[in-house]
Amino acid sequence: PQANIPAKHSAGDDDDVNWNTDDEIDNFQSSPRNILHMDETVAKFIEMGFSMEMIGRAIEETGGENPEPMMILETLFKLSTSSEASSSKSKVIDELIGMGFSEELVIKAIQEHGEENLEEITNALLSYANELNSFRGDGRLQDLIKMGYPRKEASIALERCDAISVLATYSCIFSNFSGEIASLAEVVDFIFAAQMARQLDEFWAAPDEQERRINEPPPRRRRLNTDIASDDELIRLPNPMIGFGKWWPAWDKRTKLNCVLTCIASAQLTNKIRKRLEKHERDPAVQKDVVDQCKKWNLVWVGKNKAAPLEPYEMERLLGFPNNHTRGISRKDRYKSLGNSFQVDTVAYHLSVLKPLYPKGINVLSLFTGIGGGEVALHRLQIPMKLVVSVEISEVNRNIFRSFWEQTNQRGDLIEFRDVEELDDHKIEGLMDQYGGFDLVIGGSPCNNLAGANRVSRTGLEGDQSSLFYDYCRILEAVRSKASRMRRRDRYK
DNA sequence: CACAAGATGAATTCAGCG
DNA sequence: CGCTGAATTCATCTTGTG
Repeated sequence: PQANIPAKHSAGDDDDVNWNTDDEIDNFQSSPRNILHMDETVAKFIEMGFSMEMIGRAIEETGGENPEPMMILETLFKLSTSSEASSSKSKVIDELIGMGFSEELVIKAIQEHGEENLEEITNALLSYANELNSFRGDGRLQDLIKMGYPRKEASIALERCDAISVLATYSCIFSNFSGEIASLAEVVDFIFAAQMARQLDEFWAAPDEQERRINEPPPRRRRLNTDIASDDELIRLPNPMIGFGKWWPAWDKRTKLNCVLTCIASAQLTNKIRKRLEKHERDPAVQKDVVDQCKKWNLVWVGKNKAAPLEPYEMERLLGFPNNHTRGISRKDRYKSLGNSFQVDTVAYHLSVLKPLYPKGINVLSLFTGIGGGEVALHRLQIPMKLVVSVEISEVNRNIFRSFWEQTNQRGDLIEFRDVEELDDHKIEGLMDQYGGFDLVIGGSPCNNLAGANRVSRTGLEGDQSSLFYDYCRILEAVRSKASRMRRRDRYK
């Protein structure tokens, strides 16, 4: 075993995280089962029409490590009737007016679509905006400014939308490849999304900031235009994306990219395509052939007749990693590691439920860590990682993850294992005794023998690598069983 | 040795349709 | 339901090159 076990966190540090054992046990009692339970509760509240922001505040104000749903609901009602918090509906209307739609237009939209259907009202407003103006070409910036957007915000949005706006989900990238100038509706959408992100960001801000926000009048909104390029920015815009030039052939009708794979097309293919297009650009057969190649290899147009594969840094952005997260290893390895990784934003979305539940941080058991997608997501959510036990067989990936850990000045402990098979029940129980248990077990087991592109050994779950799925199950079961024994022990103590 | 390039299909999914 | 056809796929191995 090459486990690298650093010294345990020293007790004397003057940080705001309390490391004493009682606390760890308290945290642990909010076990994964309770998280699931809480998740459902939150979902129910959202169904009832409360905003995430409001629910977060209610959970916080109700207090206690694991408040009863009814108590939270009571706080929610209290909050929603208080004079400070207007109803979510009028809040949205205010927001729409704040976005620059005239009051007249908003009222018109409400009359036409009824008060209830906020989504349709928003859509209607966007189409009004389109009808009222041609909004194409150079006038768009002025139009946006007239609508009330700060100049900088508007020009960033225009720039981003004219490139390609991309929403990435787990390994699949859906993108808007219109290749034309973005319509005003798209740009407004973009700004709206950025504003939503900003609100979410405020909601997920550090606990002390949240407290300040509740007790004091709301601070001035932070502007989008600061620190755009900084690596760890709190306010994250949708990724500035691929598609650098404006050249996009009309016969390439793609509206999305395929799955990010571990191999990419050769530079030779780009040259071949260029040469073919220079000669036979109008030949439908050639066009079809080229589009097929583009689909197969996820090629994007980066210049006239030039279709090229994604660069490693572009994949990093698509997958939600910090810039140059995989720097320092060969191009080939970067593609391989990135092609096998989580989509960070998606993982962060799911893990965000942990944020209000574990203000003091969590202990993570990370299996098949890879380049650390789960940890990057937790870091982005500003959920402190008191402990990460990481299992990753690839040395290249372990190095990448370790540099992330060091570069982000993590204060928790990192314990590395190489192979899941090393991690037997005895080791798991020892770690859980030492650290008070795990709050999160996360990992994606190998897909090699399941992957469609594997022609050689697609042997299913029983395959050499993919069978490690069963080790995941074994470890999860060991953690659960130990956790329930620890709970019993604590109860009778 | 690293690595770029090229060769290597089939299982699975899904929309559309009767 | 089942059928059909099209689209898609967290990849592996050999060979040539430097």
